[in-house]
Amino acid sequence: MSYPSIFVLMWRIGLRYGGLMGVLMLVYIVLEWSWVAIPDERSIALFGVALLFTSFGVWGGLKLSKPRSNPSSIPETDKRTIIKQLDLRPREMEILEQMSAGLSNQEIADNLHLSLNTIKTHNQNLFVKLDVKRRTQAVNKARELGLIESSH
Amino acid sequence: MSYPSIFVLMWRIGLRYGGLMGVLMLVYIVLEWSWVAIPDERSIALFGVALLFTSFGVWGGLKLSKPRSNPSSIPETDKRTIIKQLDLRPREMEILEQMSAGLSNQEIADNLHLSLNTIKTHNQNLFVKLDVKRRTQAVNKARELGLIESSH
DNA sequence: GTTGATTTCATACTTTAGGGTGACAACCTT
DNA sequence: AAGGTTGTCACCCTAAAGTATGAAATCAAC
Repeated sequence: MSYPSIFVLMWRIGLRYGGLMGVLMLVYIVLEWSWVAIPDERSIALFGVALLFTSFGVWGGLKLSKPRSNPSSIPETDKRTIIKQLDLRPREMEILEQMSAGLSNQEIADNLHLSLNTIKTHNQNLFVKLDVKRRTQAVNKARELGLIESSH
Repeated sequence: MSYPSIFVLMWRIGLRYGGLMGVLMLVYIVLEWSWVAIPDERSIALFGVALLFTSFGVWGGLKLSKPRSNPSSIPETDKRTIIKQLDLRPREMEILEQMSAGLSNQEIADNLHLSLNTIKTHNQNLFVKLDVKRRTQAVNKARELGLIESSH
């Protein structure tokens, strides 16, 4: 009765947790095999299994949660979504990147072959769209939103 | 006697070959099921216990790993080493933190109950010690050196 | 109680950043 | 051709940031 549900479970979870499931099965089989040899002490075996699989689960949980905290990689899909949500233009993104790199307006203007006034105009629009007051806050916001790579 | 070897096996194999292992185990289970027709209640109970405590262990493991994944915790020893290397004073660190938060000089002065000129003086020393020209660059440098927490 | 390091503040000045407005042009769409 | 979008730039002005220099006040330590 419980076997088909395992099929469904595995199909739902996918191959990602297949390792967990596989090792689980392996341990189960070995346990069953060695357990049959000692048929009388049932409660002890159950307790042992519970303890074993709890610790195994903790290990697996820690293992699974580890790669989740990678710091620098920004999903492109999320980035594009936010850019569209905030209505950020390509030019504004260019300027935002250079601003985040610590460049002055004049330096940005020189790099992009634009006027200083043009940079200022884009900055104003950027500050409004990012809902900030200063360029330092704009850089922080851009980092939080994953619009630019965090150097560190 | 076979318990410790399984742990070593698990550790060695890792999750990489887990998918293969899972499929193999599935095949084994199916074979066993179709051969023996109905497994005894003992194995079902055992498997249930194993599954239950594994999931419990995973839950507990994730719960335990949660406070460990605070956003990019900076080792205190490294931080202090860099501070000493750059000869950064406590006051300068305070100002650097607030500067990194996107505050203006006036706001920093108000927060620390200091004069605006005092903040400017500290800024000058900070820029020299960090070898930067602007506050945006100072913030970037501080992030790279791990002197401040990365918001994102 | 003098020394040295740190912190604080001032004055004067230059540079950069930011706010507000208007305008022109290229481009795409209808 | 008319209208909307995007990008560019200018002018004027205020605010903030940054540079340079000097000088007290505080505090720890010798």
